Amino acid sequence: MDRNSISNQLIKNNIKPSYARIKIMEYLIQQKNHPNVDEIYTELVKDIPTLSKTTVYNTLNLFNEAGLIKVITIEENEARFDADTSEHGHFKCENCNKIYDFFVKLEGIEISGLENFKIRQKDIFFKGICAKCINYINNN
Amino acid sequence: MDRNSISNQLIKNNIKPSYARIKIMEYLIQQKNHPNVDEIYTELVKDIPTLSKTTVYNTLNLFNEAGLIKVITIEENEARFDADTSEHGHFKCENCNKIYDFFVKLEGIEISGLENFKIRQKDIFFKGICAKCINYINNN
DNA sequence: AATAAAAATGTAATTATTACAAATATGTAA
DNA sequence: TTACATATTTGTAATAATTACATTTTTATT
Ligand SMILES: [Mn+2]
Ligand SMILES: [Mn+2]
Ligand SMILES: [Zn+2]
Ligand SMILES: [Zn+2]
Repeated sequence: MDRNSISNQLIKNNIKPSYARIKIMEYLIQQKNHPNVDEIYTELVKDIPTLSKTTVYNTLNLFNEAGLIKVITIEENEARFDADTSEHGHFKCENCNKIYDFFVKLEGIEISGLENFKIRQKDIFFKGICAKCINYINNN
Repeated sequence: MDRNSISNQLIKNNIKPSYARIKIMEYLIQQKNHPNVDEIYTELVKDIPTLSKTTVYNTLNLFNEAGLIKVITIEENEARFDADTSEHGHFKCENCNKIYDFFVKLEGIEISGLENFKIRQKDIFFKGICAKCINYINNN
């Protein structure tokens, strides 16, 4: 997705496509690594020396309320962000702390207890040890 | 579950059953409302005037590491705690902020992308509006 | 160019959590 | 019981993520 289509996507959601907003969205789309606020700020401030962390927070909240991104609360201390709003789960490796995407089909999942509830958002968070770390641990 | 069986459960997990620990576990078992640290502290300090919040944090971390409780990170700002470690999902009403349990059968769920991963914990967090709030909103 | 509105900035405040050292309680051996 | 070692609890300070808010800068419109 290029600058122009990001811009159009923002306009479609009644968000004015300022430079900072486009850059933040662009970063989220390019980086699939579910960055936290500090990572987004530290990376983008290289390009935008005047960027402030508050702007990052404001922008992410704006995007979230518009449904353009998802907030991942898999960790207790900090929020992570994802421009991929399609249905998928997140796995956090407790060894290397990396967050992986995985495919999950929620359609047809058996649940009960939420009759007459309006479900707006579904989050699937798994934790454990990733294959890379298992491999590394086994060979050391 | 009475004091004695709580005590035994702690001993079984190599946790010395101190008064504070038993009371905190007892509170978590009785209250099914997924309290945060402040709620636990505020309620228990009535019975234990010398209780400190640090003890609540220490104890909850101890319980969590032993697998006796689950930490619910459905909210961005604060952790909530659940003594029910059986498989179930959590729903947060964005109107009344209450957290509901719901039944979910994860067995047979279709996932891919975690081949050779060791999954230790599975969390299902849904968000939306609960039936009570929908009803209230409709009648007002 | 003048003006108004929106966006970004910088700083301070808030709040959840952790670190850590001191105090207290507990259990055991003499 | 007393002395001692160990575990637990406490209180305070530090850390760190997030938000509040007033000020400055940018943008769009007349
Ligand atoms: Mn993702
Ligand atoms: Mn629960
Ligand atoms: Zn790993
Ligand atoms: Zn509700």
